[in-house]
Amino acid sequence: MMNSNALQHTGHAHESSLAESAYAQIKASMFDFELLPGDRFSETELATRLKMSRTPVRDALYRLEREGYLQVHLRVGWSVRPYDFARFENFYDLRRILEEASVVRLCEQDERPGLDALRAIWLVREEDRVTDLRRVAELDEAFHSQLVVIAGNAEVARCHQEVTERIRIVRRLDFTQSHRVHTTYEEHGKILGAIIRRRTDEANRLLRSHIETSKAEVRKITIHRLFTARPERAEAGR
Amino acid sequence: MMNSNALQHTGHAHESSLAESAYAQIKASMFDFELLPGDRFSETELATRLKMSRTPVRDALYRLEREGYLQVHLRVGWSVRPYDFARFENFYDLRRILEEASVVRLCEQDERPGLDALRAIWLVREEDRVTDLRRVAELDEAFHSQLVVIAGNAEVARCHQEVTERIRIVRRLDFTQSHRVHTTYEEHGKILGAIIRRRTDEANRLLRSHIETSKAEVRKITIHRLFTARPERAEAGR
DNA sequence: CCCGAATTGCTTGTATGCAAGCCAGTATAC
DNA sequence: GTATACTGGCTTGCATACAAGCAATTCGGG
Repeated sequence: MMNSNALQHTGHAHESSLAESAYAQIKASMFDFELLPGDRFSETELATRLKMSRTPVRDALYRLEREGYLQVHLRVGWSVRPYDFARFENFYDLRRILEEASVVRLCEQDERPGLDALRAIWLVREEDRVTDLRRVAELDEAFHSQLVVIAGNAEVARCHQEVTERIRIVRRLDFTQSHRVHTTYEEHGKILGAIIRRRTDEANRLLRSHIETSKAEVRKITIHRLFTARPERAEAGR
Repeated sequence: MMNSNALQHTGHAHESSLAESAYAQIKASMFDFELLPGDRFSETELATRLKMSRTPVRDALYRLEREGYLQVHLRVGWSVRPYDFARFENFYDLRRILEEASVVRLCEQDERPGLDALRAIWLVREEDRVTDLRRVAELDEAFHSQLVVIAGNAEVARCHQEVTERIRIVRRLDFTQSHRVHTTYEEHGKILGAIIRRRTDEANRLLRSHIETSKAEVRKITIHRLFTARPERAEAGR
């Protein structure tokens, strides 16, 4: 008898559950701007669309609510939480705090095997750089995540990961312009170099500036993008 | 027909829900050492004990699982996650990172009205100090939380709050010895003074030392306390 | 006596039924 | 024409029924 779900168990029970699938699909809908801030919907409606019962849908919805994406109103319905730019700025600051602390720890450590992988990606000849926008966006996220991970505090890494997920929706917009690719390579390279030479303050100065740039860039683009995305709502949404 | 639940609605839907109640009760069971690390139980079992159906119990369990308190094994059952001291140390470090960043921000700010309330508690004459152990433990937690809150980044505060909740179970053990009360007053007073005088580095040095002390203290006590608590398991556990 | 395989009980994951309450739309009174 | 009271549909929160699978136990063979 074939298992219709090809996902593998990795120790955690949820990996192949319907609830997990619902969570991923709803989140993807938001990231694809099919679900826009302010959109309202019901559990039954979503369950029908996702071809499952209300139970796993509810699990996913509550999870997304606790993560700050959605709102539930008792006996009224669900809605996508409005974008709050002050909140995104807070997330960017939190991310910076965690990454700066990780840089400090990295500069203090003796053995830093994790740095090699990053060096192999970001400190390469200019002709060996990745140019695909989407791929660079992924690498950018991975760079910052890895910095925290190899610093060695799993709880800091988990917290950072949550923040990363949370701002991913606006962060991707930072890589719609190709000049950002070059900038990213330059800045990541410098940060990495400073860490390797254990220049804590220099690395953190560069990191802070790098994140501030992203923050400012995203703020500009997001406002524009949201206003252009809103009209699509009628045809894409529901 | 009387509603057995006298809680009031405060806008959020969950405040008086059975799921919320289940969450609080299960968490309290762990904090009261009725549920010890390694203990196994089933959803039905808990639902019976809490006098509700499996649905709200499941909501609470999943929430606790995502917060790191519990583990679920597919079609096997639930268990309390074992205490992992490395993890607690990671939490303490994360807490320190967030609080240090908050101190930096506080020292940079012009207007800091939030400091007055803290000053009124911690910078008082020695004869006006609170002596009740339990109350001081609460004040201690509030001191650190408030430091982060008044720094102004709500997301940092939320993250800090989660960490605080997470280590509360071992942190309370820090206040079983009365000499810790005096130390706490002294150290909080000094930290607060340095913040008021905008001595960023000094404040952070003191803060770091303060948290490291707690960490070391708790580590010692926790190990001892856990070994003495375990025998109670037979009578308290079921 | 020991070892292996089938089975049965118990577990979680999912589906569905039911109740309380909000809200829009309608009808009615003025 | 306007304002108000009501009603019915739709919503979530909770309870319960069902399905799939793991694990311990028991039974049978050697």
